[in-house]
Amino acid sequence: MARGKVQLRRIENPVHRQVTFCKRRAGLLKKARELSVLCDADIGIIIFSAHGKLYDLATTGTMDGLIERYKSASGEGMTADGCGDQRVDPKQEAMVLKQEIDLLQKGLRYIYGNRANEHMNVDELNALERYLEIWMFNIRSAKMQIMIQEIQALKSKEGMLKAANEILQEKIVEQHGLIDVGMTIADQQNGHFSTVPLIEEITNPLTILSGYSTCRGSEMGYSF
Amino acid sequence: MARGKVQLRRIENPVHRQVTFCKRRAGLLKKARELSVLCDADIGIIIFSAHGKLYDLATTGTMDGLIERYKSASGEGMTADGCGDQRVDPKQEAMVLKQEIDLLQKGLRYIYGNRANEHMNVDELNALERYLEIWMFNIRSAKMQIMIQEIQALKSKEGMLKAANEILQEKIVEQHGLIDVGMTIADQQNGHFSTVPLIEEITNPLTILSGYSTCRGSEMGYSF
DNA sequence: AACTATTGATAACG
DNA sequence: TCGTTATCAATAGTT
Repeated sequence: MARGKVQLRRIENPVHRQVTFCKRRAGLLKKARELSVLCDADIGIIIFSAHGKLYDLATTGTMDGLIERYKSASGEGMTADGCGDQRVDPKQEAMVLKQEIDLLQKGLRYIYGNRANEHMNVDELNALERYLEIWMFNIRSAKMQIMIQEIQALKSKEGMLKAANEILQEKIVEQHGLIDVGMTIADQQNGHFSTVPLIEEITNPLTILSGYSTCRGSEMGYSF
Repeated sequence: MARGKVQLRRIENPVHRQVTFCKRRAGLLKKARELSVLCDADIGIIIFSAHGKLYDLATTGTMDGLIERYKSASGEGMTADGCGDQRVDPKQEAMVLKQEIDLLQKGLRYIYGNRANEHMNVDELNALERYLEIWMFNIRSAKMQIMIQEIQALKSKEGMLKAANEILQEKIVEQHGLIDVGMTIADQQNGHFSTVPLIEEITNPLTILSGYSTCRGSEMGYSF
C-alpha cells in the first residue's frame, strides 16, 4: 500500500514475503481487535504461516470458546450428522457467560484509561494496580460500614429489649411477687440476649478491620 | 481513519455501530484474503456480531479443517493440564458464572457512578473483593513478566558492553602501553556496570514475587 | 449506497 | 528485527 500499488498475487521473494507476512499479520490482528471493541463483536482468527506456524487471536474468552460457539452457531442449519457430544446446552451457556465475563473485565479496564491490556507497560500496570488497591479499600470500607450499621441496629435493639424486659419483670413482680425472678434471669442468659456478649467482642476489632488487612471474619459469625 | 480520529471504544450510537461493523468487517475479511494470497498463509476468521450473528472466512479448505489443524497445533504446546478436567456440573457452572457476571456488572456501576448510590451487600462486596484480588494478581504477574524481559535485555546489553570494553582496553594497551589500564577498570565499577550487581540481586527474588505476595518492590529500584 | 477528507497501514529502504 | 517515510488503502462523516 505504499511505494507502488500491490499486486494481489503470491510474493515470490521469500524475504519480502516473510516481512510482509509479519507486518500484515500484525495489521490484521489490530484491525480485528479494533472491530471487536468498536462494534462489540467477538472475533477469532487463526493464521497458519506458509511454514505451518500458528498465530491466533480471540478477542473474547478463549479460541476454544469461540470455536465451540462457532460449531453450534454454524451447526444450526445442519441436521444430525456427526454430532453427539457438543450439543450440551448448559455447557454452551457457560461458555457464552465466560465470554461475557471477559467483556466485563475489558469494561473494567476502561476505568483507568482505554488501553488494550496487551500493550500496557510497567507504569500503566502500576497505575492500574494502585487503582485496584483503592477500589478494594473502598469495598472493604463499604463492607465495614454495612457491618457497623448492623451492629448499631443490634445495639439499639438490645437497649429496647432490655428496657422492655425490665418493664416485664416489674409487671411480673407486681402480679406474682418474687416467685419467678430466678427463671427470667435464666432466660436472659440463654435466650435473646445471648448475642449481647458477642456484639461486645466485635465492636473493638472493627477499628482494626476497617484498615487494610485481609480478614475472613467468620470468627464473628459474619460471612465475609 | 477519516474525518476525525477514531476513539478505541465501543461506538454507542447503534446505527453508527452497525454501519461501522459492516464496513470494517468487509475490510477485515479483505485484508485476510490479501494476506493469505500474498504470503501463502491459511487463515480462518470467526466473527460474532453483538447480536450473535456469525460471519466467517476460511481461505483454505473449510473452517472445520482449519479448526482441526488449530487444535492439533495448539495442543502441541500444552502440557498435561486440561486433560484430566474435573467433571463439574455444567448447569451449576453456568449459574456460578451468571452470578459472577451480575457481580461484575454491579461493580462496574459502583465504579462508574459515584459509589454512593449502589447498594451491594456484604456477600457481594466480599466476592468482588476476591475477584479484584485475582485481578491484581494477574496484573502483578504481567508486571513481573515485563520486568523479567527487561532484565534479560539488560543482561545481554551488559554482555555486549563488556565485550566492547575488552576490545577498547586492548586498543588502549596497544596504543599507550599499560599506563591507563587501572583507570578503565575503575570505570567498570562506577560507570555503566554499576547496575550489574543490582540485576544479580533481582534475579532470585523474582520466583518468590511472581507468587501471590504483596510487594512494593522499591528495594530493587523499580517503581512498582 | 456513494462520495471525499482524513487517518491508518504498509512497501521499500536503512 | 526495528524505525522512517513516501504512498496507497480504508473508512468516518456526510449527502
